[in-house]
Amino acid sequence: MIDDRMRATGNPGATVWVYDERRRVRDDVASRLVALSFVGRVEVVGDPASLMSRLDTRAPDVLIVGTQRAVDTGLTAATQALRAHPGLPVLVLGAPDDAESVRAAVAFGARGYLRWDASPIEMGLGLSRVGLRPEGARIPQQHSSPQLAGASSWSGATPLAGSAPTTVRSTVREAAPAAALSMREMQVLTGMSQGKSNAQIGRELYLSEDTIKTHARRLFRKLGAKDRAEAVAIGFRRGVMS
Amino acid sequence: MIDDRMRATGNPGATVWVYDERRRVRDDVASRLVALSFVGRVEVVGDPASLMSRLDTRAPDVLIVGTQRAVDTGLTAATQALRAHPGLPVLVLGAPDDAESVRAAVAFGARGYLRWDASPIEMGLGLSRVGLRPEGARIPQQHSSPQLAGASSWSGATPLAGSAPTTVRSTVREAAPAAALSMREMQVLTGMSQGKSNAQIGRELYLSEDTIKTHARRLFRKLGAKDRAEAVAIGFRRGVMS
DNA sequence: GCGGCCCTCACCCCCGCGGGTGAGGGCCAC
DNA sequence: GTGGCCCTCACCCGCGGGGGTGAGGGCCGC
Repeated sequence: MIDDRMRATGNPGATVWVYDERRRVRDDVASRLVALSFVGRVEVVGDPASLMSRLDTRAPDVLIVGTQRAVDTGLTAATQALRAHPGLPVLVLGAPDDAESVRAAVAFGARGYLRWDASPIEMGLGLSRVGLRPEGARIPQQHSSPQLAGASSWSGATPLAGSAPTTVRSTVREAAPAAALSMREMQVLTGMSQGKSNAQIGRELYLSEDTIKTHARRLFRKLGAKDRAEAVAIGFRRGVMS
Repeated sequence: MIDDRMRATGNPGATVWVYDERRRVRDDVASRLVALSFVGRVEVVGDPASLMSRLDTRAPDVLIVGTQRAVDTGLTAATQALRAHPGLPVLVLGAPDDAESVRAAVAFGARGYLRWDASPIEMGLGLSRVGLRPEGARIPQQHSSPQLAGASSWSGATPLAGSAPTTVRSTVREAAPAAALSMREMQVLTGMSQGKSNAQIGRELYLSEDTIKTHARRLFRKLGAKDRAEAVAIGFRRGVMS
């Protein structure tokens, strides 16, 4: 279960609150948010009372409020929160095609509308639209979302003039100047992404396990990866893996 | 260096030949091709003579021919190959904006044109257009390319009527019916993708290392992953990681 | 010709990963 | 209430991962 201790993460980053009366929804959304590098703490709130009492002592960088069609408790809670804290960035989370909630959300001061089925990357885009983004961020190219190509999962309110963007220290390590991987290194990296052991990769390529280890060490250095898991992640982020 | 032994991979899959006089180019392209699941063997050829002699004994599923602007040796080799083996699927590889080579390639019977800077995913798309694709493939959704959204790196020739698609047995393991990860599991998976050890993840979340291991085991089961490297890869392919 | 990179293999070492099992508590749906 | 899932922690065990180093051969660019 999600208790107070769960909210703590050692990472720096923005604090995001997820409000929804339905536990499944808020936990699911929260679990996708934690995959974002510039999100440090994710906290979940399930009832209006604790939302308001929490807001008395501290405020999140963003408050995400879940809505249900024909149920106005979510929007009511958001309205209350906004009344008490006018500058609070609020995102409304709802069904992909709930145009009514979109309109209602924007009308009463939410900064945008997010589909509940958004991937982490789309959520990141939504958060960036409310001024929250990694330090020194440029629009990612290699490392953007597949879904961004399709139907937008984002409906933005008017651009927020005058609100200074909250720049968050990124935990992303400085990327080396993109050394190209050799063919062998790509083969080894591909094998790693398929859960193969060094010995197994070696057998499939008719090579010694020690040779695979050598290629692995070199590709770790080139990519700046600590281990195979990070190497695979970097491969995907650079777009050289699929 | 790339010798005969390098061509062997234990994987089933299509055989792709890469022809280019420039070693850097052919090795670079080959290294990106090996990341594709349905590509089994990648062989590189550097001169016209060995290309033709190889074709006497066996043929690839696809031949990729690199071209240089104002240098026609590549196209000449491709023409020779096509003359000797009329049905051979040939893709021409060239500069992103080399319209002239595109026209020339299509004119003499190539099945398409591929930009030399294509990512593995784009190359896969190109290969799929010549009828080569993983068994049972549907157009990927979660697991498609960022680049596909941008300028197309593919210029196709006319649709190939009558040529039966070469279906390749996929090495992709059956995916479990997409069990959702809990928030803790996402946090652990995210930490893994950043090269963190279990102990380190535990410290950052104020949890015991044993607890992290437990979450890790469960997320491996849910994702059907053998180890953290494969788990990270599956996370990216499902679109839950960024 | 020399340096640089790639490919190959070997040996040593240590620690962390991954698996199994058990167990207690909490929340929630049925 | 009962079962199911989540979160937490502990102990045991074995093997594989990752780092270091050295070394030989080949191809290539300068």
